Amino acid sequence: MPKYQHQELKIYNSLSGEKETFQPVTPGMVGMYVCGPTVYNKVHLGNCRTFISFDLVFRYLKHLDYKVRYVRNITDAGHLENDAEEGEDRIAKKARLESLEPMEIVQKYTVDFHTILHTFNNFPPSIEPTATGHIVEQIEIVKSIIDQGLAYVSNGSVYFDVLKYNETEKYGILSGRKVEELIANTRDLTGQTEKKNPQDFALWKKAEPQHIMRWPSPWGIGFPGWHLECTAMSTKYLGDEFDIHGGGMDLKFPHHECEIAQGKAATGKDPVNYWMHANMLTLNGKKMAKSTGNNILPEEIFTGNNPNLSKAYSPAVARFFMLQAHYRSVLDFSDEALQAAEKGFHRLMEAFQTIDSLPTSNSSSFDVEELEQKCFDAMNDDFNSPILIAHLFDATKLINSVKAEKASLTQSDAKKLKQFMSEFIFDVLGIHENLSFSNTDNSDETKLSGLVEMLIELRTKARENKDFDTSDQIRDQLLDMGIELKDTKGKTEFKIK
RNA sequence: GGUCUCGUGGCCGAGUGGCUAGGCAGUGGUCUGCAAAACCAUGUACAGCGGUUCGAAUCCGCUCGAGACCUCCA
Repeated sequence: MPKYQHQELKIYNSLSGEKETFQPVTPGMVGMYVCGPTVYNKVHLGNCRTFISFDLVFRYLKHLDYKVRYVRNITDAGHLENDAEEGEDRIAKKARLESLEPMEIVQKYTVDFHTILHTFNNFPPSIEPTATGHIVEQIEIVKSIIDQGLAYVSNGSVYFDVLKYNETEKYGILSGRKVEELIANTRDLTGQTEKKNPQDFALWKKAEPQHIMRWPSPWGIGFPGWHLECTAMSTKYLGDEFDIHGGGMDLKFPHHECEIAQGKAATGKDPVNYWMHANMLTLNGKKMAKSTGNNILPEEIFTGNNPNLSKAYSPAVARFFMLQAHYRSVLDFSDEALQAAEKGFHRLMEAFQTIDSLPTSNSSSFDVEELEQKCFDAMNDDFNSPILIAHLFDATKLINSVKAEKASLTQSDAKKLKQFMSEFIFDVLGIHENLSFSNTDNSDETKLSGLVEMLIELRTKARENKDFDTSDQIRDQLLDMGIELKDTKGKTEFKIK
C-alpha cells in the first residue's frame, strides 16, 4: 500500500496563504513544475537553495510513493534586461562579452547548472524542456489569447491586456496586488508607447535588427515574452490544470502572476492548484543576486576560496545547512553557521554508522516507531526539514546512549532505526557524504584503514605498558594528519576529519 | 512612496495561546593515565510599548528595526 495513504501531507499554498491538505488532480500522481534558471551566468548558492528546496519536495513526494512528473525549464531564449521596448537581451550581452555564440553561452551555463546541482545531489527533473525548443507552442498560446480578445498586436509585438482580463478575472490573486494600486504605483519607464497600459506585459516581442535570437511568427520576426515559456511548457507536459508550481519568492510577481493570467486566458482554467515559493538565501543580510554581485558561488564553498569563508565545506554540509532552515524562511549565510552545521552533520553521520555495532538487548528503552512517525509528521507539515533534522538528532542521542550503555535497543528496533534513518537522511533529505571508508572495499582505503589499525594496536600496547609518551605521540601525530582517535569502552576507533 | 514579510537565548534556527524544539558554542559532572569523543546536568530567549485573555513570545494595535516585491533575478 502506498505510503501517501497513511500520511496526510499539508502544503502551504501561496495562493491561499494557508497550509492545505494535498490532494493531487489524479490520485497517486503528482505533476510539479518549477521555474528553472536563465542560463547566462553561473548559478550562485542562492539559486541552488531554491532548487534544493524543490528537490526536497520531489524526494518526499516520491518517498510517499507518489508517481511524480517533475518538469523544470531552462530559459535559453534571450529576454531583455528590463521591461523597456529596446535593449540588449542578457544572453546576447553575455555572448558579446565572452565572444561566444549565444547558444554557446546557453550550453556553457546549462552544463554548469547541471554539474552544480548534481554535486549537491539533486535529482534531475523528469523533463527539462527549453524555451527555444517550444517556440511553436508559445506562438499557439499567444494566438489563443488573442482569440479570446485578451491580447493585442502593437507594432509587431503582442501584449497581454491586463485591464481587459481584470474585468472578468482577478489579476493579482497570487501576489495580493490590485490593478488600481499597480496603476497608481507604476514607475516611469521610457519607451512604453506600444502598450495600452504599463501593466500589460509582452507575450511576443518584435526583434530589433541587432537582436540575435529571433523566430518567425504571425506577427513578424521576434521572440517570446519571458512569462510565456513556463505556461507553454507546464501545460504541455502537465496539462491545463496541474498540482504544484514552484519557484523562488522573487518570481511571485510579476512572473507567476502573469502565468496565471496567461493560462486562464488561454485555456479558461486556473493552471495550478498549489503554488509554492522558496525563500531567499541572503548574504550579509541581503538577497543574493547575480545583478548586484552579492553572492557566493558553490565552487567557492567547496574550495573555501571566498573572503566570507574561513575554510572549505563539502556539498553535503552546505545542503544540510540549508535544510536546517525551512524553505519558506529567509536563511542568512555565514561562515559561523556553516561551521555549526558541519559539526552537527558529522555527529549525525557518525551516529548513523554506529548503529550496526550497537549492543542489543531484550528490550528497548525507546519507541522507535513513534520516532519514525514524528519524522513523517515533520515532513507532512509543509516539508519541515528542520524539525525532521531535530528528530534525527534525537535518534543520534539515542544511538550514542545505547553505545554508552545508558539506553537499550532490541535487534529488530536497531534494524528499524537504521532503516528509517537511512530513508530520511539519504532518500528524503538527499544528503550524501562519503561515509567512513573503514567498511568499504576500496583497496587504498582498506590499506590506509589497516595502517591506522596497526598504529592503534601499537598505541594500545604502549598504554598498557604505561608508555604514555609513545601513545600520546601516536595520537597527536595522527591528529595532525587529520586522523582522530576515539577511545571508547574497550576499543579505540578512528575517524578521518 | 505602495504592497507584504520578518524581528526568538552568545551564534544559527524551529515552533506555538498554558506542556524541553534542535544544532553549534559555554559551564558543571561521568568516563579517561591525561585528553578527545560520548553520555548526564545546566540558560529566568522570544525587538519595545499598550490591549484582548484565567493565561501571550504566540492574537490585536502602535512604535522602532530589517528584508522582499513593485525593473531582470531562484
